[in-house]
Amino acid sequence: MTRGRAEDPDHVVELLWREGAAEPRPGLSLDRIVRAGVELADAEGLAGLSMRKVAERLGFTTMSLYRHVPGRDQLIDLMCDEVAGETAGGSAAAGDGWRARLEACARAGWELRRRHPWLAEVRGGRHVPGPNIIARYEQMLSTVTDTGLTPAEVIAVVGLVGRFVDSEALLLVEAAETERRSGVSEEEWWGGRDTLFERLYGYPTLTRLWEQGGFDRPEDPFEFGLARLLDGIELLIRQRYESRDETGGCVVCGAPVDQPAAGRPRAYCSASCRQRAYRRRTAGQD
Amino acid sequence: MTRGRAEDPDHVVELLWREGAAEPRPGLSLDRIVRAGVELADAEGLAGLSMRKVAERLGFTTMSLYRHVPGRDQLIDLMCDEVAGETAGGSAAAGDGWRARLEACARAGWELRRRHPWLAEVRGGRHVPGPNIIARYEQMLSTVTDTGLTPAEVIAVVGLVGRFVDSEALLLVEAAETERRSGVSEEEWWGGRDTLFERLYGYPTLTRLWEQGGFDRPEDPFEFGLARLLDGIELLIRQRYESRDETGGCVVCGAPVDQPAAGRPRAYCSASCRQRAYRRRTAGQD
DNA sequence: AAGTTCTGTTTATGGCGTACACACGGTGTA
DNA sequence: TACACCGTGTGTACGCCATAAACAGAACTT
Repeated sequence: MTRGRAEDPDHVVELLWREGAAEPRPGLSLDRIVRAGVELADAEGLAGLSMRKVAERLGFTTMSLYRHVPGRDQLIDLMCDEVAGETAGGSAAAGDGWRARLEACARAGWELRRRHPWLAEVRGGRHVPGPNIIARYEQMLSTVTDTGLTPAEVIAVVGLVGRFVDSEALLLVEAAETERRSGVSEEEWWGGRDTLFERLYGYPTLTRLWEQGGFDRPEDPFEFGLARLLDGIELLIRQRYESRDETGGCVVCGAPVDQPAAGRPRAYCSASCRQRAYRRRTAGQD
Repeated sequence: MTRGRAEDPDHVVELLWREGAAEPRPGLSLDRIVRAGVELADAEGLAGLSMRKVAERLGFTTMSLYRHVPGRDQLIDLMCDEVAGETAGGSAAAGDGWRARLEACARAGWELRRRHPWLAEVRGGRHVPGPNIIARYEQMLSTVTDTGLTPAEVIAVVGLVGRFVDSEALLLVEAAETERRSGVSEEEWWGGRDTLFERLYGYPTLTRLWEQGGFDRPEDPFEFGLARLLDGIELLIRQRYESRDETGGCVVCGAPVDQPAAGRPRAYCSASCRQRAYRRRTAGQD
């Protein structure tokens, strides 16, 4: 079952889709390992996730894990997809506009990261996405496909919002993790940095903001950032909508149009795009 | 010189400000170690930065470093401040509006991270900021203090933009690092993931975007995100500006005003805020 | 019944940060 | 001048990590 070695991403694909899934038997299994990994990371963060500790938690030796999982990185991939399947995703109804739907997706991602903070800590490129992660991505993409944005813009919007959620979650995770390890709260620690604060005078803006209490009653970084981000995206969508008939490109996907439709008010690159525009208009979505 | 042990952040403060700086002598020195660390991280990423390798590069034993630096984490703090001093910061003139100035800061941060990709990889809370980092922060804050935003909003805006830059830089770093280590380019790797792509049919939005070439000609994530972010911030600033006379709070900092200035069109919480508003109007900045 | 495969264990390698005891040279004091 | 001290660099050692390789027993196949 583990013939493909750690080097082989195709093997991870098989594991993610649970191919060759044996019915539950006593002893180790992929699911048990993944679940133990999730529990451990929930409790101790991604840095605390070691093969030793996962094995210990299950009552087996370290190396026994390698019979079911190629390695630590792949275990993390599996854990990500595991927890991505926990809730369906957004909580916005289909009738809502793109903004409500995209915001719901962002909040769903935020919730997920509050349940499993280590998600935001996952680093490194080339993670093989599993079915649950793909489903979430698909859903997020679908929130903004009917907005007049080009395909590349749709992808960019979803990536931007996704990385924003990750970035803000990471902020909290790192604070919490440091607090857990050191036993000293964030405020206590900064409160003790007198020798540092001494040096901050002479920076006029910083001290003025400090004196005005800007650091005492901060904005919620997630709420604040999400609002700004959605506003920025809304502006783009409005621009695309207002200039929808003037551009030379396809009204739907922005791709160049072979024969610029002279006289005709709207230009499509393909029949499928024309169809989509029609459906969009008749569905009456924003 | 290293009496304060690794536990003591005040010691790091002293090191960051180079207190007790001996004149250059042969042998090891804090500066030499920090510079070697920067070179190493530039070449091999933050994961490749080990005390052993830094020492090796300098021709000393590993433990010799600990005579000058409390530990690896603190070395990283020192490295961050070192490179933060490389360029003054933004390249926008003082006469420009907030948007040009904030954008220049963001681009300066982006440039810095392109020169030193490991900056984006630095993780963990409670990093003691050094003089150069504080100077950059001060400058970034000053770009949006004269916009009518509340102090908390100013701080939130700067944090948001800062984390955005980090997040986008991290995206590139991780791709480049994986490519460097594996010897396989991003495109080649994804190109070989046939068994994964097979499973993507059935996700209609995803496949449509794929067929429309959205993944082939992607938006530049940094440029795209920066534009959206600044647009969103601009909207907030406009809102604050338009409602500047209606709110009960201070026009400048938003803090509550003791005696709501009845009849008077503008309310200030303090003389300094009134003064700032005056200067702002006469300076004619946006 | 014999062979093969699947599963878990044992042992070992090489990397990491860093605690601790030590060695050596220069400097200040008796 | 002698001696103690301190700043600086070294050598050894510990405990953690991922994982390669060889092995042992059970289960299933033929």
